[in-house]
Amino acid sequence: MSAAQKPVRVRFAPSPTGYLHVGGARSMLFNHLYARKHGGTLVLRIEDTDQERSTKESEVMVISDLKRLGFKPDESPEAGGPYPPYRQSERLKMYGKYAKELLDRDQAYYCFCTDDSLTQKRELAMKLGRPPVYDGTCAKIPPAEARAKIAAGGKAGLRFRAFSKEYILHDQVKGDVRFPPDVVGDFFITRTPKDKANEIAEGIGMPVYNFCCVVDDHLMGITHVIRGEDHLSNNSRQLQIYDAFGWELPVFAHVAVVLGSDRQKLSKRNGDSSVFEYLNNGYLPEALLNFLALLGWNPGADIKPSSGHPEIFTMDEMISYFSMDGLQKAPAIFDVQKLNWMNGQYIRSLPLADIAARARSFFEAIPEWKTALEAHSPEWYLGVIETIRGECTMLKDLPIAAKFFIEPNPAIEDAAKAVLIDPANTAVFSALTAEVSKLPEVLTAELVDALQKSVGASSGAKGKGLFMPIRAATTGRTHGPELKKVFPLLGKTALLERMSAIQTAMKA
RNA sequence: GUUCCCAUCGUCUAGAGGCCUAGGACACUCCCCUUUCACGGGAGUAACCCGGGUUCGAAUCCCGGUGGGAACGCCA
Repeated sequence: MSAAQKPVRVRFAPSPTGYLHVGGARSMLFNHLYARKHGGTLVLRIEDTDQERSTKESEVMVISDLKRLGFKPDESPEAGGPYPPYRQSERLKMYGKYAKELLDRDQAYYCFCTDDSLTQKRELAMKLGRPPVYDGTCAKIPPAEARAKIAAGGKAGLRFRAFSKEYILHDQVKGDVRFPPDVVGDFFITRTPKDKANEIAEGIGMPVYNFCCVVDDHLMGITHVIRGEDHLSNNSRQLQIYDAFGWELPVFAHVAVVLGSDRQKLSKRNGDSSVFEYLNNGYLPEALLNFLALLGWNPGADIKPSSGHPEIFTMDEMISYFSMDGLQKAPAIFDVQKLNWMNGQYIRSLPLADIAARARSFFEAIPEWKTALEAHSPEWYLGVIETIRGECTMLKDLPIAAKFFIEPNPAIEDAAKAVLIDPANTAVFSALTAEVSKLPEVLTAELVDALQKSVGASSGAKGKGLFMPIRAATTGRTHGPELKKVFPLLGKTALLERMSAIQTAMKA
């Protein structure tokens, strides 16, 4: 039975060397979609063999970000599973065993070259227009001699003796990719151990990505490897390791990478690409994932999402639509504008109570607001969110738009100032002050309508000439939600408070 | 530099030789809705990288060029 016919097992294998970035989230998403679509298993494996760069904090953060996005891997360091451990730093013995096997078969050999000499040789080769492959200096050292050096306390990394043959990768996205022979050369599979504590087996140092990745994917029974295109060239090395062990190949799918607006690989440099950052700014996981899915994947023409919009769909819909056929070959540029639009769509369409609950922490980030909100009823808070959600694209925008309802001293916009100092409006202002004082404390949309009518009647103003001055005098703005929605949320006292604050500010 | 990958509106994409006068989405412009703004509805501007083939016919197939991306690390 080939890998393609076995029950699906896919994995996402981040290295904990920083936050989870959107490219990683997208890889996780594609794996998740494929697993769920086929009733398969989603594995999370932490690739932390680089002890210099991997940190526990990063691992915690990456796992937390994945969780916040809503991913629930079936097997992971936390959840466990039938192929533990799920952290490469805890699997060193296994790598040691296979590395030793390659060494014993002379498929791998000790390389005593220094880092500096290697770098020099590589740079020289590039300068001369030659492919920067290892020159094989240590490949010629007789194994017995090498072992004697190691036994005498010498330190060396292990290099894989590359096969001189062409490899063809049958990639689900890219099609058949040919790797000509001898372009990679002998590559390291384990590092030079600094000391005894650094050895995973007698005289063998910490393993390197291309090696443990293959060992793990094999041992963990991974059937489909869905990952970024940046791993495509590496695949020639990995193919050789599969070959050396005679292991069955999983199905590969190399998805095109995500690029920043500068057409460069999305990184910390070009914009906030961290999932953490996006989430903290109030992008919704649903929107982020929906957007990321469409970046390099097309669901096909025959879909009819429940949203009614051709590009907005639920996770369940995404799963049912997903197919590797729709995966794109060319890199895609991350377009924040579209993300913003999509996030706005979700803010408007998700249940009000849900959005309100998720927005709460953004309000409470301001200490005075936390107490202010506690003074109001839950219904009131819901009402505020309802009237303002339409104009917001991120959760972060909600408190900004709600500021007027919470703080008694509204900021006065320049356009509103012009309305407020216009002598033509004085009749409206005095009528407004008189009429508002007659109002009961609890306001309704009907009362606000009546208020506007009577202000119109006694001032003689109508249309925009009536409406704008009222808005400016009460909110300090020339735009915003309907006043008949705004006033009831404020109540008479708060309304008067704002009116007098605006008056005082204008006199000053 | 070397190897690999890729190429349709500004951006994400549909398109598997005639269904293409190239479709959709975001953005942009205009109109409608609205006594404001936003939301919503409608319309519009906008693309097959270039050059050769193959073919009755090419966005689609082939070759070359150009452009972009990735990898080339004792990182992953």
